[in-house]
Amino acid sequence: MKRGRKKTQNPATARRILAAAENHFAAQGLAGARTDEIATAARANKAMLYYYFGDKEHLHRAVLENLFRQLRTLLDDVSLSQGTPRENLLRLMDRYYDFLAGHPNYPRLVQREAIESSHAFERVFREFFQPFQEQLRHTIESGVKSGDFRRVDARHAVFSLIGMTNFYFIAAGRFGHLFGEDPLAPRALAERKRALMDLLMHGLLASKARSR
Amino acid sequence: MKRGRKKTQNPATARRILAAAENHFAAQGLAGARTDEIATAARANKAMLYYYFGDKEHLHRAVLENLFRQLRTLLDDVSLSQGTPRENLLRLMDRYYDFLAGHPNYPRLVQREAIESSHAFERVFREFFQPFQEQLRHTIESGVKSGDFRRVDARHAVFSLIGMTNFYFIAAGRFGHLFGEDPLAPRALAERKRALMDLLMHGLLASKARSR
DNA sequence: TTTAATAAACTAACCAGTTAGTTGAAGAAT
DNA sequence: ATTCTTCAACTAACTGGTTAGTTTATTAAA
Repeated sequence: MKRGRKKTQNPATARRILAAAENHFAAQGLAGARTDEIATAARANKAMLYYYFGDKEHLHRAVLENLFRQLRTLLDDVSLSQGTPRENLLRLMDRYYDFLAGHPNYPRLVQREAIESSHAFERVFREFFQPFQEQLRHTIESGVKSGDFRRVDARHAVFSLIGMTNFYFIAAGRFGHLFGEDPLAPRALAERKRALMDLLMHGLLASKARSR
Repeated sequence: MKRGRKKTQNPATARRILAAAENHFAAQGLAGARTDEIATAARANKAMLYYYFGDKEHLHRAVLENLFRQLRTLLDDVSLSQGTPRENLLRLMDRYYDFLAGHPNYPRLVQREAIESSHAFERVFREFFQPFQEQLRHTIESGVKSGDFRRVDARHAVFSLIGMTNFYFIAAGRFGHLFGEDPLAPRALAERKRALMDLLMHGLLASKARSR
């Protein structure tokens, strides 16, 4: 039995609770998830949930912030100061897609918040989501300026590409059978990424650049 | 025999409840919505909700079926037996987009169900969503065969285009400010449609057809 | 002693669903 | 025509199960 003081700032129990909460909030939402079930799934006592996270809402926020922080770390070291817009956009999208593939709960949680548009997460969104959205927009804008991309409205393009990327992971549970295999299996994920990038790049690239 | 008052076939109260429920379920989800609030918003007694719809879950189902039925009616009379794949796809997407613009609750409700992937709505999805998805797939497949479209995987293309179309309406509440005006105002809606079709068609059309 | 944890019982609020009763209009009987 | 009957539509108040959050008692390690 591993009990007693660990002197850790992030004890195993808290991490187990966070992981279980992520699954339950992604599947059922803040209102639909049951604290008892989260505790059971985390093999922890329900009281521990309140000990570490205060209340249900704070636990939910912690789940989102934890995922946002990971995504931010991945995207922050994508340098956009060199490389062509095309390369930079591909690099950003590649990182983002791989993050979604590794954290399929993320788009479910974020899309839920977007649908709800509750005020509770405005700060979190501003802090984490907007930077990404702006990275994408600036990359596309510079591509339009350089002539690599067609004259598209970068804001709309950003919404389109995030929407099409997220949707596969959101719908995976329900429409997986249409693809004849587990849509989160490596083969299927690679195929999806290829199809996504293909559509996106043909949609964006200017004619002269397209044939490369 | 038949005495007393005749049963009204679509009482105003039931319609008010359905409309209020649509808003509340879209905003808060099945678990998050409160029957008391729905009743109040519908200016009806809570018992009427149970009188007309049985229970919360049946009300929720009625909301979804009501929207699905409307969408189906719109899409069923889109003839795909004539016209080019390009024209047919544009026609389908045009109808779908206009439906979303007129019923912004629809993508919120459907995306919620997709995220949850609960078994409760499998039948409804099979009956209503799959036909649409197949209309799109067949149109794209015939476009690939005829050489109008590039050699894309039609299944993936369908997911991409539904995802990018829905996302704008889902995110409208939260990210509207990025577009500088109400994202559901006519001008903004028209601009979004244009941007969407532009990206989609450039992503799909074969080079020779693109310049038209 | 303090910290991390478990287990189980508790409570207060919340909220889906019920109930018992009312209203009013459309027939039917007188 | 007037009175009686029936029933859909409606209401206010209630009930009871559920669930977020707490407490108490206990164990074990640092």
